[in-house]
Amino acid sequence: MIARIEDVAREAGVSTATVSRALRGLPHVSDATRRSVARAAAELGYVVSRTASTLASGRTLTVAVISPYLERWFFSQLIGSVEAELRRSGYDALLIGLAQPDEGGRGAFEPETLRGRVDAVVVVTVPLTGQELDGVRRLALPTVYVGASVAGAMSVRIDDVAVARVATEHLLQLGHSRIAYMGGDPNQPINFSAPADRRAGWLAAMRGAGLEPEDRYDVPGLFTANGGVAAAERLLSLPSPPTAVVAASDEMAFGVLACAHRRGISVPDQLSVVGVDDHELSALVGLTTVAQPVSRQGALAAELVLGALRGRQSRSQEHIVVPVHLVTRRSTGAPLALERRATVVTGS
Amino acid sequence: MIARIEDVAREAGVSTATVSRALRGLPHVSDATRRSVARAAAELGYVVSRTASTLASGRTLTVAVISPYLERWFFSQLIGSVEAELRRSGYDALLIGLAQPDEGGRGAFEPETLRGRVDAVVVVTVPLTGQELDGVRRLALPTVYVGASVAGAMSVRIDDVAVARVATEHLLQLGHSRIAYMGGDPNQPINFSAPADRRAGWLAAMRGAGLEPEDRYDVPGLFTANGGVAAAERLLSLPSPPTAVVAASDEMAFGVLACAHRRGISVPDQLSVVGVDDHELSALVGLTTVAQPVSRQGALAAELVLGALRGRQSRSQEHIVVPVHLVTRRSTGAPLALERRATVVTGS
DNA sequence: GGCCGGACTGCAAGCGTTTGCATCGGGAGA
DNA sequence: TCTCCCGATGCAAACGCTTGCAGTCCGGCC
Repeated sequence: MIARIEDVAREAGVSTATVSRALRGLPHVSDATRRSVARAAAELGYVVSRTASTLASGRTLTVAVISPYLERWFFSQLIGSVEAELRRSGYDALLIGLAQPDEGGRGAFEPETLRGRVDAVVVVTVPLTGQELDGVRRLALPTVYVGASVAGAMSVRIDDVAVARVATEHLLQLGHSRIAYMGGDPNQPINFSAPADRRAGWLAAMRGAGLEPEDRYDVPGLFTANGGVAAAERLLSLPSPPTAVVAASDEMAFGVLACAHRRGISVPDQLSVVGVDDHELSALVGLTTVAQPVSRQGALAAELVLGALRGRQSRSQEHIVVPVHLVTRRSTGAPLALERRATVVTGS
Repeated sequence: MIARIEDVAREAGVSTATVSRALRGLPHVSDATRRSVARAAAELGYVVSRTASTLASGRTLTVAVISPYLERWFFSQLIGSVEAELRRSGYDALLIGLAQPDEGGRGAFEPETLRGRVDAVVVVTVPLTGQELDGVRRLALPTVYVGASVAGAMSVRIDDVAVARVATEHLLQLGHSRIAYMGGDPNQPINFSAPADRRAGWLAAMRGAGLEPEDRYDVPGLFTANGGVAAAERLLSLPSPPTAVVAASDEMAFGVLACAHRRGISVPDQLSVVGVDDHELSALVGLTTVAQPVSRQGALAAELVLGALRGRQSRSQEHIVVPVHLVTRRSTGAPLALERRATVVTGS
């Protein structure tokens, strides 16, 4: 029914070997032959069987993209740009979602199942277990981690410590001292370092200013808007609530803003909020945030694996750290008390 | 280096045929044999080569998921749930992104390239050309369209006409008459019917109330927040601006809210806004919206293809329409003028 | 006790390409 | 004119499984 390479060979009056070479643009095929093969193939509507081609050559033209939470903003943006970049070079993306929303944890990921099915792997900030990391490494494929750097593999990420430090220092400069941090689930696997790093950045900035934040100023927001609301409720119910909060993602920050609004707490007068990401909606709601180039990171990740694929040798020492920058909007300002004092001083 | 089925066969002292049957749980294998094969396989760390298996059997255990805009909320939610559902049944998702952000249009999608690589296809509200639709049909694989119904294939969607009608009628009941509609790009390919259907629903509701909206009340918001801002600017700059707007997606509605806020127009007193989707953030910002079960549709789509895959016969007549419902929040209310009058009436 | 039917198991032919190696011509250099 | 060499082709062996068909072995039944 559907044309095979043999049909094309017969039609063009050559061998299958020649058809294969002609269609792939390999050398050692005369122009005349190449043309007649091309015509025969077009006539028969021949499309090479990727499966057979893969089996024979070992090449798959496919890259595995492993990610949790395809639904969250950061991840969907990233995957979108990775996929687009791969497609541009003729590669397909095999999507591997690792979240298991209904269960507490997630099913074990078996890297072995990828063997022979993909030419390279992109891992997007997944909290992989050590065993899983080993499995990925054992595949011996070009691998790039996004959002974390892993020894022996390429990576592209931001400086998560700096991200939170920048956000915190912005608040410190505005005169805040009661600054809370909202991060991820405290009992995440250790290999997922972004939340921990950001927390460290916050802590470092606070201590750098001679401040030791109380434990209750460190709350988990689960990296979701609703988680942000819940965590904000806790913060704002404290006997001495913070005057500012650093949220490790804009989505959590949205939750904080909503919670403040609901409670009639004015932003930024009574509460300053800064997020991380520069979500599409952040500009709209006036959220101050530490912007990171999400799509760019995805494109870079794709370029890294594609480069390794072309070069045939994975330069595993490529560790790209892309810059971030503070975007000041109307969700941050001097704390009310300080502002009053400042006015007095200026007036004198 | 890596174990093949032959190695397992030798280790277990049986033929490759028996190993194949034993490992896949097929009948006609004694328990003892099955056990010894399992042990041999485990010992050697054997993992079946999907490629070889596919070539020999014709089964791929992979489903193509075709979608534009992986980055947008609706699509990422949907893809996430489709992928999760497929994975649960042991199928992988091959992601095919169709957007070509930098170009005006997008590259032609060549369905033929999927032949032999996937067992089924899920198409997510893609504006496919007639040619592409034919190509997909010619694959003769179980196919389900999400967000549109196509003859000869399964589908799951909402009633887009009703969606907009519900939203519009809600506003009419509140007393609005100057109701605008914000939809998609007017020069989209015709096969992408959701925007057109929603527009039709709005128009039908208006006419049902004896109103004929002026042309300038029908604006394109591109289904993005920023597009919503721009479109809202236009609406609110009109000599007689609308008192309410139906946005065909929550993301556009967010843009409208932001624009109103920026202009100091109070919501809902001076402007009512209703969206479609029930985006994660809609509850937070108090957006009235017509909620659709996005993840549910994804899961249903996956179930449909999986069912067809199991039943071996694609019941192409499955057309599921999932219900939607209005969620009233604080972005809609009676128009100010009417409210005044109402107060007077009550007072008299 | 021979025959039959079932339950297991093995044989070997695919599945559709790719690719190392052999082959075949023909032009160039001697 | 005879080698030599090189480009263009063909041959056929992988690649690693699945599966129809055939064979083997037993127990049970007549």
